Amino acid sequence: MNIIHPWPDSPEAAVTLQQQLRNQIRIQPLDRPAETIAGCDISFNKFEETVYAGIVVLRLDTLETIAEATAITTTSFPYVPGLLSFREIPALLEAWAKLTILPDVVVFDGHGIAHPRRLGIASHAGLLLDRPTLGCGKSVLVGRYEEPALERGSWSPMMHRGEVIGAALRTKNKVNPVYVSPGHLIDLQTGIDLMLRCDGGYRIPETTRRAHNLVNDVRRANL
DNA sequence: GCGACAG
DNA sequence: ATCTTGTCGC
Repeated sequence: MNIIHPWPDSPEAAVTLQQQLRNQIRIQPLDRPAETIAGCDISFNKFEETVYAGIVVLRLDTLETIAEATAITTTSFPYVPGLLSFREIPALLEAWAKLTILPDVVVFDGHGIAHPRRLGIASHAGLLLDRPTLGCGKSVLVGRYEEPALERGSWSPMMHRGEVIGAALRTKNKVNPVYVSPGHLIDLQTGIDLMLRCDGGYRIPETTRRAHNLVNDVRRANL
């Protein structure tokens, strides 16, 4: 079921829409094993309207980049904690339309259901793309967790209002964890496994790292 | 009421 | 997020 909806023009309308969309989210195992995974990100200059979006698709077995797509647009929606998707998704959808390969899973730089209304950017995008999506953030929006062990691979659940919403995952020994949460059509354990497989020796998974490098290159090239 | 608050 | 060099620690 592909969800389509008009884009809200105010933070108030956006919150109302999130309340409506949260019921459509499905947290479940993948339909089939993932072979490809995509990372996406956007870049911009502090007080400017131009937004540079990019998506990079990797093969999970070799972490080889097999496809890339970018888009340059403008955004008027402000950054408001909890409403990040309304600012970033439009640009990402334009890049998505240019992709020649359909990735099995899409990873977002932010959260999935680890969100006050369980509709972070990964969950919202999952509904619009009708694809498995995962959130992998560098800091917490909501939820509490016990510090996971210091070894790469260890993790502890992120809790919010009595629910497990994600995991604080150590992707590198003795380095701060990243925060993984399912977006849509995937479950937490699968998400954790996938993020650990996207290891390039850095704290940030290769999906996000490559997408970040890509959009920054495009932005600097356009200066 | 006060503090927190993805990118 | 972005602007930026050196610097502390393993």
